Amino acid sequence: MSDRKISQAVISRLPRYLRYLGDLKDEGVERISSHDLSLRMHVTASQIRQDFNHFGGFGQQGYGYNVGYLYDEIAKIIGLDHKHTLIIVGAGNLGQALANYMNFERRGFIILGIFDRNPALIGKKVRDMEIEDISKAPDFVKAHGIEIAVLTLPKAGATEIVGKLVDSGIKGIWNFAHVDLDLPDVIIVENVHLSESLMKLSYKLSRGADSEI
Amino acid sequence: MSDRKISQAVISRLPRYLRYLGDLKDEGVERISSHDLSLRMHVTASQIRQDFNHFGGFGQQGYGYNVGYLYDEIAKIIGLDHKHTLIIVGAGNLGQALANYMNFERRGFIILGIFDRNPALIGKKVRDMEIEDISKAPDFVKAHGIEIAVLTLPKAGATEIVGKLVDSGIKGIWNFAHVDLDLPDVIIVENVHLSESLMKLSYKLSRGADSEI
DNA sequence: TAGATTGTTAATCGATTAACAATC
DNA sequence: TAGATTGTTAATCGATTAACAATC
Repeated sequence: MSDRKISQAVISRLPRYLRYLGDLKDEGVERISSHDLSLRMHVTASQIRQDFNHFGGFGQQGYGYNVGYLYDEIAKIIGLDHKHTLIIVGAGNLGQALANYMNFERRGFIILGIFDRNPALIGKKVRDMEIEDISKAPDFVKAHGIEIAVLTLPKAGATEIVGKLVDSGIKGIWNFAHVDLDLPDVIIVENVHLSESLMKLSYKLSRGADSEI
Repeated sequence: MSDRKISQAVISRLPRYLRYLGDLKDEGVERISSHDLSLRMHVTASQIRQDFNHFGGFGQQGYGYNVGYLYDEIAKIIGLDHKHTLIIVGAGNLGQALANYMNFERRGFIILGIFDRNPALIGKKVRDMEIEDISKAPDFVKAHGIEIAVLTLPKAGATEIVGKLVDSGIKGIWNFAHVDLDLPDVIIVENVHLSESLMKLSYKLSRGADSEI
């Protein structure tokens, strides 16, 4: 156990642990050692034990880890033990696709609104919501205490709306726009730069294969 | 300059360099020093020079880097100097959204086909293509020498189709499915695990703010 | 030329791996 | 109990940062 700051590397591995533990649960596996998990996940047993111990001792000497218990603990650490409210800002292809993707809901990520600046889109139904004018997003955030804004719009204008959302009390931004948002430290930004991911693939294809996760 | 293996960390930064250099070009900036670039990008000048020097000396003492030249060189390194052919495997919300997203084309990523296993979708037009039966994908890859498969389907069955695509000569996989593909080293896999990205955001929201890129 | 800035080596920092005593 | 496996400290490895001679 330790109260030190958790590194990005550790945080990035948590969802992957959760996924493997979920698979183990589905298979009916009740307990697993760091060694056996390391074989499945292709990481070292040492790293697994170090990672878990950042958050406390979840295992038992001579036994290993209880799959169900560990799954629940990691889910809690990630924050999946409570609901999160979202709005989607930008109702283009990607925004609509995310709105229609049901699996986030299953994890407690509840989409409460979808907004766009294009008048042609406003009023259109996406799943059970009508696309609203983007100018209404800040008030919506304030009124409903929305936690997360999903940013799926072109980079032009992204900064402007984000500023207003921050003023309205948004806590986190899931950013699909091709900009680096420069925001106060208390606002959490998680970037998904799809084009950059595709370029990484292109690089590796052009040069020989390297490692990857 | 160095012929050592390039680390993942360096590769991940290349597209971001390209983006900033593109912005500089648009602003009409002709030359830039590692110091000035470091101020814009919020990285150290040392890291910038180290990164560039993995691929050769692009700068000049006392002058800095020529923006246009450096942009072109990095684009070449990433492999944007030639076209890449893609198919989309899985024509759900996300697959269709990616098919409709025009910007990949601008970068030389040409989508030539879109496939799904759902009979209800087959024949439907997405952009200028008709969704075809997924069973035709392997032959399509072989016939057209497709380089990249974009995997946008549920994890169940993903492994099976991927095996066939690999046998048909696919070179790289842009993987949006929630599985870790276990493939020969010569096949390049770039993962985009959206739900894991959202969980990272959730984690950071639950705990205090940390750093992020 | 003098000043600026690179390319590159050396120092530091942090993350991963190894090792092992503690203990179930 | 003996064997297994954790939690944790120490060693190693790799990536980042600092420093500076080379040179435009």
